[in-house]
Amino acid sequence: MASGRSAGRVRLQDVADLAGVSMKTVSNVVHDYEHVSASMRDKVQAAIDELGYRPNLTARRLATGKTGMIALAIPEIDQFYFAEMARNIGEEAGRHGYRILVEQTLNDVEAERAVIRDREEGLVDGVIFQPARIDTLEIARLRPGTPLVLLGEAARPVNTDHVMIDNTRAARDGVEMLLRGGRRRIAFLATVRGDITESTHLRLLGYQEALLAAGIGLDAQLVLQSDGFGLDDGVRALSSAIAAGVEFDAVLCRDDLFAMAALRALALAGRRVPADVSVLGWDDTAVARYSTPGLSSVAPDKRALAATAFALLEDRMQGFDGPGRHEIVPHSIVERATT
Amino acid sequence: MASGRSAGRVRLQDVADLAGVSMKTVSNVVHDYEHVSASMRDKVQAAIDELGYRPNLTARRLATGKTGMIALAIPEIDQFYFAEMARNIGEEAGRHGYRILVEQTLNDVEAERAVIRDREEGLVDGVIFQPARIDTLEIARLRPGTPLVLLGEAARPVNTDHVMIDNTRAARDGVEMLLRGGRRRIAFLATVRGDITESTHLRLLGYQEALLAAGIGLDAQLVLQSDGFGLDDGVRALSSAIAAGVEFDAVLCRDDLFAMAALRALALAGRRVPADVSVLGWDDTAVARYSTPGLSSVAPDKRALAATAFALLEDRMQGFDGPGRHEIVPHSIVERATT
DNA sequence: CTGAAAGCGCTAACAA
DNA sequence: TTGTTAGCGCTTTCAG
Repeated sequence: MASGRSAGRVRLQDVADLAGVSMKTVSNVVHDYEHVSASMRDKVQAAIDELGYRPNLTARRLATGKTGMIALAIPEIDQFYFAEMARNIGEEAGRHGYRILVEQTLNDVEAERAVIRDREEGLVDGVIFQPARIDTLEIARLRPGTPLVLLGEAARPVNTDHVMIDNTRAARDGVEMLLRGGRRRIAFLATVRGDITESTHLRLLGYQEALLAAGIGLDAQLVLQSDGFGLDDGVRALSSAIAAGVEFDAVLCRDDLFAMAALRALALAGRRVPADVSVLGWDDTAVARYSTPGLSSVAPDKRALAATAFALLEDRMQGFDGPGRHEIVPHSIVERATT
Repeated sequence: MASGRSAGRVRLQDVADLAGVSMKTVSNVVHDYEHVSASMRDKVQAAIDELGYRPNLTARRLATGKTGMIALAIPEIDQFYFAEMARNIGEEAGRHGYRILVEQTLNDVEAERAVIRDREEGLVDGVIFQPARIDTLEIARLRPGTPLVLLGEAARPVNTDHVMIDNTRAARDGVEMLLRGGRRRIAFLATVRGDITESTHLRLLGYQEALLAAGIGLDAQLVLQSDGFGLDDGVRALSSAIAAGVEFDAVLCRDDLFAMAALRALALAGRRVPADVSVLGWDDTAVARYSTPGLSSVAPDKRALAATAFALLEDRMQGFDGPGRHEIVPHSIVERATT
């Protein structure tokens, strides 16, 4: 194994030379093309092995015009929900022969614009994007040159494919479950100052609809507002409501993180869960399964989300050029120990 | 905006034609080359804008031989620790002008081999890889053609760069902290059947060293074994120890997930944390911060891990060809409410 | 069944 | 300061 030549620099032509055949023939065996005589195949394979030849994927991409890769642009990969979506989408893509390039926008407006504009040009065949800072109108204006599908709510109908759950309906389902459990004073934790996404509003709407439908008046005191997205922000929001004497026997949370915050605030205040207060999270991430008590949570069907997003994207990548489609995937409520 | 031409298919040559200049000139303005007359620059920029030209990154890569991308190969992106490492490495890489391609091996031997062999050939300039199923000897044998650095322990010195924390020392530190807190019967949760990685053994070693150094005899009953890596496996391991009458006043866990399992098993058994039993997790992932009570955890310096791994890799990508280097990064113990 | 040669779109000498 | 042109390594007609 006297490897004098530097690894990775062996080209198709080198193999062809050594085997005494043309590039086309080598290419044929590399691709397992069937009409190649056994002897030819062996000879070429021997040359490939001897040289340790590995096709240069970049060159292949340029020649074929296909990258076999899709970008997944999300705010932060280390947030449970996004990490789980990344896994699901990665697996779904893998099943269809694609790989994913994870692009973190880190909640930066410019990073999000770049995703739409040109960041991935020629690098990927399509992009799946969950925006957090730019709205659908701007996305439409930027008109990416690459097939695109959006994850998450769309503030208004736009001419871009997107897939989401029915946030309003899911919130209503959650509140109804709480009501069935005998709860009457249900708090919503929380709207976040500076959150421009539509989901919270849709969830808040569902929360209100369910209450009204049950003949329970709305109490503005029960809609908590937080100063940020962090655990401490959530703890603070709920703790100060408690300190202010706001009465409640359940908390519907905007995400599992805030549900963890609720659990903490409740523990600090000496309230028992679920005896005194029920807690319902949102997203059904791993933390809901791992916490004690196990956290009940509104569960978007993440696999359906991934599969649908990929399917829409694949249509586009194969040339579909119709108007933007709008898909709703199922959700459910996973009951554990906090309700 | 009558876009007759299909988006994304505008080439450098098209811009050159429209502007009435050569490709080189267009290239110059695209790259902000300084010696370009203002008028020329304006003319070209106008053509670029009119056509909506965006460089094809794949072609650029082929021409330059640089991809500006590194692969991060990890078992599962939705495990807290890996998600956090992905974020850190992504940010570190970003600061140096690189992007990362996350490759999930999903604990599959073949997937891991592929990473080393040819999966990324020509796609990335380097690879950062945390193996879970193949050992360093095999990695050495496969001799990747792309610069590589390993994350995590190395069973024996091999000729590949790698970076890790001192697992034995960290375990010792953890146990010593528990001892200082007055604990004497410290359980280790847990070794996992079928786990081939070295870390658990190193940690177990540190655990034993600390006990011995404190003049406390080892009790084999306190070293628990689990049937798998999941939460339930951990709960079961600890619960059956409790059921078997094993006495302990602290639990050192192999990771935060098992610490969450410990919290659950302890709650089921009616043991209070930390009054009756202290729990110390490992990895200091987000779940440690979010759980109630807040989980104390052994904290590898993930940023240092990311920065060091990247630095080693960058050396290699720039041609360094010396023997494998072995870097140890700091760890600490974050005390929260469970100790 | 195998070979020759023209690209894929961009970069970077080298010229002018 | 700007233009010409030969690659980068692979795919893919089109011949033979």
